[in-house]
Amino acid sequence: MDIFAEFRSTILSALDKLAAEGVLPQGLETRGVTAEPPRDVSHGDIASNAAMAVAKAAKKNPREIATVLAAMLAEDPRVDKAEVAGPGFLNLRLSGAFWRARLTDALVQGAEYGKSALGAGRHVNVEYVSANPTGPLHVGHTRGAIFGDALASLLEFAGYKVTREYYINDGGAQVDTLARSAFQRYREALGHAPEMAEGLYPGDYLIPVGKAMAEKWGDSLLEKPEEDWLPEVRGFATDAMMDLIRADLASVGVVMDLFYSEKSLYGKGVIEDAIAALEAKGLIYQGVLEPPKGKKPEDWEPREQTLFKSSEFGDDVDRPIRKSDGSWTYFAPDIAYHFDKLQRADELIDVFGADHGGYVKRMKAACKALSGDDRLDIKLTQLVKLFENGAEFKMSKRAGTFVTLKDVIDMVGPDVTRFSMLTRKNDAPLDFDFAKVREQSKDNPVYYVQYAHARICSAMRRAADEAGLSGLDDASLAGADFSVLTHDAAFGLIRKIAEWPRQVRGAAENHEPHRIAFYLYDLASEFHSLYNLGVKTRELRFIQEDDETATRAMLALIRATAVTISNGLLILGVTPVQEM
RNA sequence: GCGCUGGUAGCUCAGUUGGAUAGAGUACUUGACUACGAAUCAAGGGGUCGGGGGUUCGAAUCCUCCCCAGCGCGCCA
Repeated sequence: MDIFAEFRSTILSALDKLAAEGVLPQGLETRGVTAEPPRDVSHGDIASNAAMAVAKAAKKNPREIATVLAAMLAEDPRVDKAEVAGPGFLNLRLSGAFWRARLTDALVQGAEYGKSALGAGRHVNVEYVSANPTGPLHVGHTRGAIFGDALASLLEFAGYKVTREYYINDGGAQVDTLARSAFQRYREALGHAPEMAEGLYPGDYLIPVGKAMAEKWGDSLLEKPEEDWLPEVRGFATDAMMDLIRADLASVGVVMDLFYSEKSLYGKGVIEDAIAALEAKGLIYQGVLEPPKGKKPEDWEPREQTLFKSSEFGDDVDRPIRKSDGSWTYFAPDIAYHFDKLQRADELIDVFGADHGGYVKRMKAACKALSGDDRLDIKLTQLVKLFENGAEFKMSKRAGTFVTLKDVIDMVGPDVTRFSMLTRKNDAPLDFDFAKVREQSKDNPVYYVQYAHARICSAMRRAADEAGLSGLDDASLAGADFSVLTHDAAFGLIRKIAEWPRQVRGAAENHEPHRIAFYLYDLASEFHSLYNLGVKTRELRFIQEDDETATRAMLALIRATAVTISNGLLILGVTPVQEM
């Protein structure tokens, strides 16, 4: 249970009661009322701004309202003390028994602990990676893949039904380029020198594709004109690239539910239907665009084309749907794709790289025009800068020497990569230093969190093996006598554990998985701190030879910690290791 | 020229949706393992929250104008 949400509703009903009694006016706006853990522990366990939030509308002194609220809340059996502080804060101190009972929540609910009804079974579609199928994934894609995947898991944990989706851009000119590049590797496999013309993809990863083509077709394609082999080679090479990409994704633990092909939209009237839906709303017209500013196009000519009134929905200018020769622009199939997704999900999330930032407004505009609401959220992941011992790692796509996802995973492994990339907001740039991230120590928060989990597992093993205790499963420990847990350090940890459901909710609502990573770090910190106090303070040891009651209470506390760490790490896709 | 995203301690970054004295890590200084894993802990100094103005009980957070950085802005995808 989310104790903060619970106390917020307790406070809200107290306000209602005051309104019913005529102390406060009816129908007060209470949306701004909060119940939060205060920054400073001396302010108690829960702080609320309720009195200040309603004071103005009620035309009363906030401290006066807070005093009345405090008197009401003081009657609540869960509350030890209710005070008014500062300009009108309501500070609650909860009873020790109430706090200790939170351990039961974690132990009984186990892997379910922290799940919420936020999603209420609503269907959310998370589209991420969606890299062009023209080569292996590089570091930039890695961040998007990990972010999107963690976000999807987070939303699942928060009660949504989630579809993880990848949009394959296999309908444009870049897959022709891929086919031509693969064809050169095919010639190479047959003993001819490849001719990598300007603009082709020179990377080595197409060499095996060329070989496979030679096995499949022999030399039969060599003398044919391009238009004869292009369609088949395009399909073959695209499939090969998607196999490569799937393998790359699997190596960081990313598994998609659905790969959606752009090509599949063509020729079936899907695009036409989507555009017709916009046309029915009067949002499609023939017109001429202004020339772009800033960059000076030399061959700019004003031409009439089919435009979508995206500027009516917050975009800067209207966007072309058809080229002047009548064919679709790239925007048209994207509209159709989102039109399709709108029918499949209650909420949509697109995860784009920062280089697609200019695309956000028009895509949101299209969705809003089609659905009439704002159910598309677009998250941009900023660039990843690679370092090795402080020196910048340069990658050049032109030379075909970019750092791939596989390179990164081979060097540092999936757990470290995932956690490191998730300890940053998606919209802040990320510095990724191989030397630092490989270091198995303090500089590396993932080990810090995993170490806490491993330490707990170790203590549990010792309790069973050396102390010879039995009945150490979570269900049995949930029935332990917690009343011996009175020390501040133990309470610090309990409070942190009790915060977990609230953290999940906040992270899920805002689509910010990084909050989970930071929370886990804090939780691990509370745990390590308690552990070290045990070195000097006997009653804080997890295993106390002469006192089974105290031992079982302490074990319950650290098991509740482990359950929470494990739940959090699994959302992030990081292994909760038992030993390290 | 316009748009998007950032600017918080020497460095890397959080900041609970407008709350109380702005926090971690790192680095630096010092201390803690003859019983629970030192990949750990404890203590210390370090700030014009890019700058100015505004909104209000209250601003790192909201509005506005500047400055700096990254990314983007064609019928390319």
